[in-house]
Amino acid sequence: MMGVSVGKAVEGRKGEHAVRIGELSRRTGVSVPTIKFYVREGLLPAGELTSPNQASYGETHVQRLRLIRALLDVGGMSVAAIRDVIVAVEDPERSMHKVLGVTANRLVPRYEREPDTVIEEARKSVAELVAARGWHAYPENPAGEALAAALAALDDVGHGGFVEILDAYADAAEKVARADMDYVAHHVAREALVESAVVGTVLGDAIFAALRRLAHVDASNRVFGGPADRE
Amino acid sequence: MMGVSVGKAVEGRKGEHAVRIGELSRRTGVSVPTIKFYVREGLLPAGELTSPNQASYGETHVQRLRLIRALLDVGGMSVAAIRDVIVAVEDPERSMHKVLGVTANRLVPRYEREPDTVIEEARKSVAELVAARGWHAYPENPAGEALAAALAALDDVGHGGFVEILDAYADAAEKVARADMDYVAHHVAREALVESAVVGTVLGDAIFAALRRLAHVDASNRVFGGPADRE
DNA sequence: CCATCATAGATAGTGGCGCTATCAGATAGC
DNA sequence: GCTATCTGATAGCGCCACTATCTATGATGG
Repeated sequence: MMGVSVGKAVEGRKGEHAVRIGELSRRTGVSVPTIKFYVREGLLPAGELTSPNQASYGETHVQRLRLIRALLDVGGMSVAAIRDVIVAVEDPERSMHKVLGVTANRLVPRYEREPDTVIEEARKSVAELVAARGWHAYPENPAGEALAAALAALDDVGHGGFVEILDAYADAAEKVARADMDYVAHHVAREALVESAVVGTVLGDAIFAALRRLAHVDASNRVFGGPADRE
Repeated sequence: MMGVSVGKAVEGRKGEHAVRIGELSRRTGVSVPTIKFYVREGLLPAGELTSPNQASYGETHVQRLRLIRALLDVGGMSVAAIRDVIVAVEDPERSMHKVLGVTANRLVPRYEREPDTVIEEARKSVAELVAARGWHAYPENPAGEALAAALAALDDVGHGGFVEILDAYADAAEKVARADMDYVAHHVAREALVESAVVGTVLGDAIFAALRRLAHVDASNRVFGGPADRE
């Protein structure tokens, strides 16, 4: 028998299923070496050592691994970006908008482009849009820069006229943002707020993109009359 | 002197500024080795040979390079995905929805997840949504699968309740899709239709994501009252 | 008590991707 | 003729997300 192991004691507290790394791997579908890799990279806290070569992992590890995989696979974030965001989320000094600032900074790809008239025009469009909407946001924040870069890229490719429908996009974005706030207000506990914001920001992009594709298929069918595409 | 070179003759036709690779590089900001790399990879047609070791590049090459950079940098597509899409676009048998099918297939990351109840539930939600909206789209197309995967990921992370606001997202997506069709109808020539659809699909995602972040900053300020984040 | 298995922690290696460097031989343009 | 540039080919690089291997230790079951 050998009596109750130290691991058991750990398992006891607050109903956590404390397990060893192999079981953690089985539960999450993440390989053992990969889990160790995440620990090394600072994405996942180390297991609680119960002896020099045994550690036990709890429910928080399972959740964290799911979070990591969601941000990696669905959100398309890099390991480095996820680390930065997680560090920010865990910072006790975290304020909502500080963490979201980090998230935005790490989520938005940084495009470098030597300043030219195209990007200047795009920035102006963004500033005008933000002003017209009365958005309390500085247009020169990373999202605004990303928007300007995307508009500039569209212009480069010969679709400068796109700005004309930007308002429709902004309407939709406002609507979604309101729904997001609504969801957060009703479903999210204060402590989980920041993490939810991160998850929602990242996965929300993926969800909207997918919905937009579905709506395109429908709209395209209506306009062009072809059968929906099965592949 | 030596008279008009062959290159000049090529330059003459239809007002194209036929140039050599160095100039093409200068105009697009893409390095010469990278241009050669794109040619090797099938993203860019080779220049027109004017002698065994001289080729001239025209306006189409400039445009194509801008397209490639836009899809790569802003759209976040891989070189392989861009190649597949370009091949599809150039296929004379291209039909609108076939090319968009390829685009969707290459744009949407493929998540593998062993079938479980979570993903099954998510698929059901997607099917219900599509049905409720009367969308003429098969829910099991890649976009629908991507949506289900994202919803399942949300569920994994403890946000299964998100489905409740999915309708708001769908409303917004419909709105955007309508605006897209409108833009295409008014601004895009028939020959450019397919390429525009690709560009719009990819860059539209980036634009909407950026707008959503801006709207979040605003909504978050209104709800949480903090100052906008400057970083 | 012993055989077997799992583990921690460390270091090195792998495969894919988007380029980048280098070279030989040929041509452009003065 | 002279130098800068070009084509086409091959090899290499740097980053990234893992993955493999190893040692020393402890867990576990009979």
